[in-house]
Amino acid sequence: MTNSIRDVAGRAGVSVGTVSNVLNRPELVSEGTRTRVLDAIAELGFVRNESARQLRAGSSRSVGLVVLDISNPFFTDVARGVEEVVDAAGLSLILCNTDDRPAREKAHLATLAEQRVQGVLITPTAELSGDIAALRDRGVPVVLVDRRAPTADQCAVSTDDVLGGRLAAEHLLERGHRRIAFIGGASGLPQVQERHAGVVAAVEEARRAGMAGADLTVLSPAELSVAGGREAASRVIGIPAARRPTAAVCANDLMALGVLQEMVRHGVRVPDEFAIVGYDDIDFAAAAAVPLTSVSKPRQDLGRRAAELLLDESRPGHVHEQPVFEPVLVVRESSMTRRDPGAEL
Amino acid sequence: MTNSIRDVAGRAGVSVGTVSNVLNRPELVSEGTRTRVLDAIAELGFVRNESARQLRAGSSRSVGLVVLDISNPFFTDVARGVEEVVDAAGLSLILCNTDDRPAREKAHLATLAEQRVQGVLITPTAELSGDIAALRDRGVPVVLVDRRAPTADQCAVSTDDVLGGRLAAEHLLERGHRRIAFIGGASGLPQVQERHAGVVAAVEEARRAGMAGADLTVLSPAELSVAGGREAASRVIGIPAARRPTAAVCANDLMALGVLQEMVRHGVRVPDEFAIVGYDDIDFAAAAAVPLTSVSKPRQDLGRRAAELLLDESRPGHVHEQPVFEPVLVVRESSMTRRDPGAEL
DNA sequence: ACCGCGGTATGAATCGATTCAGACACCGCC
DNA sequence: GGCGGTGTCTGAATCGATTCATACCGCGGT
Repeated sequence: MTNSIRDVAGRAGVSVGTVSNVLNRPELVSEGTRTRVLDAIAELGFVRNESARQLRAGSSRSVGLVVLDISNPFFTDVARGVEEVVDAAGLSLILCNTDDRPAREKAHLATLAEQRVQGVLITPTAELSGDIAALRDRGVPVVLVDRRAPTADQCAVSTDDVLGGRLAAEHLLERGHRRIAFIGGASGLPQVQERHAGVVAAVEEARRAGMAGADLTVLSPAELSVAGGREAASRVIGIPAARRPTAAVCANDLMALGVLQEMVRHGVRVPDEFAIVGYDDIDFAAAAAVPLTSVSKPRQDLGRRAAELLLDESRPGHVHEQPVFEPVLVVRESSMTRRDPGAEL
Repeated sequence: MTNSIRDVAGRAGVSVGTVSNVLNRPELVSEGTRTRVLDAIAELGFVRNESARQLRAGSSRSVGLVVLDISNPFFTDVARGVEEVVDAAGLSLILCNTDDRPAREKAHLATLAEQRVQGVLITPTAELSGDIAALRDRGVPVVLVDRRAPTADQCAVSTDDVLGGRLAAEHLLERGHRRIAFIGGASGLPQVQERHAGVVAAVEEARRAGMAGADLTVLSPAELSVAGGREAASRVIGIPAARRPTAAVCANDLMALGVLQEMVRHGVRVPDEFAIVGYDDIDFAAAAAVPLTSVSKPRQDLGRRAAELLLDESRPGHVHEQPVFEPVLVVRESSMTRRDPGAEL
């Protein structure tokens, strides 16, 4: 059933070394023996045992990708970018999901270490654990994804989330909104904190520039999900009209969709009565029936670049890089308020 | 850097066998030596080499899940179900994406075979390749996911897609629609063909029962994606009003969302002027601003059940099962046409 | 004194692919 | 004839964890 290289050698009448050569450096083997060996392999249905290869070689042919939320299309898009590069390098990808739970992250990292992966791409959970440092100490290349590097001695691929938050808020201010909500506030994730900081900065600058009434409300739903968005929206609706925000910047598109859904459910017209800006620009943002204005980042490129850096880590003259991508605001209908929102409420 | 069990043994002053026992059957080792060994492990930062373990044990601690489209939330939901069961069994999951391309499927199956995975869960590409049969011949358990088994000698977890298609079509017929479109027609995927068959059956029965004008238009976009849905919708819009369908059953929710988006973009009101029923009931269906009526299937349960069957395959008295889940129509706004649709166009 | 026995610990053999020093054949050339 | 070179193939050593037959210790029973 499970044939070894030895069985193949026997059948082809050659030594095990020759079979190995046929598998790995066929140019060293003469045409005749090569076809004899390949025939034997086909006849026996031989499949190389990767564990044995790995044991000898010392490292595997795979890399790990650890994400926060496999249900968020942002991460599957990143994964596609990673996969493209990893595939091209002849490696395979082990995709792990943590749901932002440190215990799961720890378990996954332990497994990946046992598997002797060539490297790990990770969007860490809110609290940056020591496990990642431990991995790096063991000599396993690690590249942070969608997360700024705390120190310069490692690679990280991120986007300028402060800028992203700022772009979103400035857009809403320009369109006449004064009372703005930021939805997703209390998350421990630095990405969210930076988006928040960008929004705060934009609002404060507007105020300093003399814009009257510019004001920010921060809402912190339990989850950064569609359900979380709904929860936050219903809280917004509960605020007395005079103080109620007329627009929201959401920390991701999932929440933005939840907000949109809840607003529509309560008969609040989007964008006329309430404008929404999302973050990530997942495909579903454009596909929403009120297409969502969103802060766009090159999701696949992020994954690709991260994977490239990871592969480069094991090359001799590697220098650590921390590329930061620039987000772009994609304006769609959800923020195209047609009248002065201030006058309306 | 990379410590072996031998280094640990040296440091703790015991034999390699004892270290192995501490790792795998700690109850056989006396308290004193056990803590000595554990201390040595901690001090050296020892991490077990999984390849060596596997080589000796003959099989790995992981299973593969091969899906058609990682971007489709349906599959990530299935994956969550699988992961739950697989995690609980102390195994890890290798997630592979084929994009319905046989070549990629082949490559992934080859890798999984080389890794000696304990089993494979797979939603095969349209053309059922011989690679799966070859895997099973090698003794690797394989369970089909969201796909009926061609023969009774294997496990498969599916839903009754003929029923699903029928439920969707009957619902639209009951609400007064006569000219119905099925979007996603020419796919080679049996799932889609069955949904189609269900729709056809419902329409024909209606006609036989004397319902005048019941009629089906089949549209076959290039992809079963949001873009495919948009493409199909714009073709629907191009049909002269007198013959144009007033409602559509889509082969999955991604396409339904695309249809919805395109209709809204052209000023066609949903559901008043055009009703839409999706399939799969992904979370984004409910979150769409016009919440989508959809044929719901227990996505996580599907994954869970499939994983359970896979694990059971390697147990002695295993009998193959082909559970078929019943889909349920979840009615939301996208099909709640308020007036007689026939009168309108 | 000897036996038997449970509780512990040992270490050589094993899994299968890779690697590399060395064997062998054959060729051309001095 | 002898020598270096090239092309091809061999087979033992190796990677690290697991396993199992074996040995050892101490102790109660006879």
